[in-house]
Amino acid sequence: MTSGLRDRKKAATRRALHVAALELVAERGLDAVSVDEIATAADVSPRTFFNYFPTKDDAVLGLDPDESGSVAAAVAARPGDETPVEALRAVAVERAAVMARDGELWPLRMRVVDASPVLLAHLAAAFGRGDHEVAAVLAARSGTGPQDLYPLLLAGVSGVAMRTALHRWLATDFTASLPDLMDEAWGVLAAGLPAPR
Amino acid sequence: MTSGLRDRKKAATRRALHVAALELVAERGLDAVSVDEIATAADVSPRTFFNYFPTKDDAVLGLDPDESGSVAAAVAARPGDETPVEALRAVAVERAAVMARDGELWPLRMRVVDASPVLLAHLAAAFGRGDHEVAAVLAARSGTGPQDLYPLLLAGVSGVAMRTALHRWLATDFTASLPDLMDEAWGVLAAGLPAPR
DNA sequence: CTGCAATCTTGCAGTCCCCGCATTTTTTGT
DNA sequence: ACAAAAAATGCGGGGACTGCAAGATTGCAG
Repeated sequence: MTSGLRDRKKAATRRALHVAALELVAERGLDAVSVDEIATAADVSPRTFFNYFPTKDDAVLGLDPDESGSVAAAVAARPGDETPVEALRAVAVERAAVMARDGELWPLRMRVVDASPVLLAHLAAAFGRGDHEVAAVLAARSGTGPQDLYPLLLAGVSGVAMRTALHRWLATDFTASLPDLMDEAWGVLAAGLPAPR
Repeated sequence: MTSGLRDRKKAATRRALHVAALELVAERGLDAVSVDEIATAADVSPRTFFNYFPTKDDAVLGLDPDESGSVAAAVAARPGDETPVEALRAVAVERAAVMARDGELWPLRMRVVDASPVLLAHLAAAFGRGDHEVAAVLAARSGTGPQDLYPLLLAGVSGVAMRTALHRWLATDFTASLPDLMDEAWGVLAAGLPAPR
């Protein structure tokens, strides 16, 4: 279904643009790299770049556009006897495992993103993009409305856990286990943020 | 000291630009308003616009640049026998009270921001901008390092509480009490996000 | 394998954001 | 009133992004 020559080429071009953007920006910084250079490095015309990514920043982040939806789906698929926190925590740890398994891509992404406040903001926004869907799923699970406090707060908090875990992963130069860092963060959250020591 | 004619004029111009940006964007949407129009509406040259705001988006948000620092200072000024959560919660509620007292400004801001994903991301980023300072203060209070899990998580969570409270304030068409919404959010956080009901 | 339709790529022209630099105007301290 | 400091302005330019229309590729039916 998804494996026509057309689709494979599209995926390859998309990835080539993302990798080119990532590596160029890693070397020179975001502002010193132009869209034209990225396009040239990926062997497409500058105009084609915008057929794949709406902005230069998006190409650098290179996030899968339907990933946010899949998070909501993953939460919905958790057994119904789990509390919302348990379900969200399990999904987050699983997601962390996938990201850590991805080889050098996420580490490189994190290094690049961490060096630019703009990209940092965009990444955080990307994690928050699916929040409404996640909140809706949580609302369904806990029997509350999607505009209620609990689902909104929980969806937002899960984004913070993700960002914090990633930040600390970077701080350890990616020697730590990302799933462990994620689980640790959720542990503190589930305990009500008690003062350490 | 701070009350020369010069400084008053600067503040007035800044506010004029912000209000002009806010009202124009509220009417027509972010993309349909140019910097030139905002500058004209505020009676300054287009070039001068950029002496006050680095980007068009910043003019629409119109956030006080030294507010983020003052949050960290407010946390540092809380009595030392409070737990970090208590201190942060108190500061957040106090901040909410100030924002709610500001008349129509924050409601208008929220309406405009909520209509644009880009602005939403920028606002979230702005709330997160002071996170590092807050995390540093918290680290000092709790005797941990600024790269440790606890201060990072707590600083991030406080941003989520702010965003969630603002979102729900908007959802009630600003009839609810923002400080109450803020306190409610922190109550759930401090309790470890228990499933409601 | 050939023609046709759908899709993708590309070039072109244009708008607008944002910046550095030099010049002019306004404010301040004396 | 005058010189120094600071702000406003004008000009020129690089680069992101878009709509449009033409050209190239791919999928499919015969």
